[in-house]
Amino acid sequence: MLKDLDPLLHSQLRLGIMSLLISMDSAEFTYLKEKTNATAGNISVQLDKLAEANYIEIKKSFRGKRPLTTCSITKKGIKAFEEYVNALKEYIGK
Amino acid sequence: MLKDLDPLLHSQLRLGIMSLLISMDSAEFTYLKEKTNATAGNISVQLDKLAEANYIEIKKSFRGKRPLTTCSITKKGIKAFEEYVNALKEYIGK
DNA sequence: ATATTTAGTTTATTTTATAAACTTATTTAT
DNA sequence: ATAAATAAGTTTATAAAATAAACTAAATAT
Repeated sequence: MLKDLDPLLHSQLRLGIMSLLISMDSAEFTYLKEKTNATAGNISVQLDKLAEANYIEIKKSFRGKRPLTTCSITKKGIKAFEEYVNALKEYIGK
Repeated sequence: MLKDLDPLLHSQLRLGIMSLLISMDSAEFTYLKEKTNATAGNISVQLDKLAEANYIEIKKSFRGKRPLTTCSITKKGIKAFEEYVNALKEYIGK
């Protein structure tokens, strides 16, 4: 029987965010926005969901006078991502 | 930049159906229902969507007196599945 | 001083997934 | 023979999700 896929990760945008974050220490809001090609609103919402689940950590600060949102993946996030990938492999073979 | 994921395939249930169909010649409605652990209604809807996109072919017949719905993946479906898997690999690494 | 840009958030809309209810015919039990 | 239960689905309604549009507030450029 096929494993369930974590619905939080089985979303193109959230998966994209996680995929970027897993390979870097941290990333800024605007960087994620550009790399995923999503709108700011969409990113904002999805980041909140990931943070709510403690898959990522969001730090709000300022760069000079402008707001700066920095995100990083948590241990829980890494684990969830890895489990998602494993489950997915049942679906896509290998 | 991350590739887009075919939204028709990026759905747990539809992906599960396609994953089953890609490795067999054809499968019956009830078989897919059991393997994916989905409700009949849900399966019915998702099969229709896949058929609408010509990713699968649905043949309705009878076994004895009872209706029998048999599904098989099409060439287009195989191609779409393969492309989906390739795009996905950008997200999950390797 | 006004307009534009930056960096977001909040709210609203659309789409999607899912389940519940229904249909039709067929067995099985009484 | 009749009623109840099961099979194999479909249709419709509900819930959840994704996405975009509208908005905010401050900073910079004209």
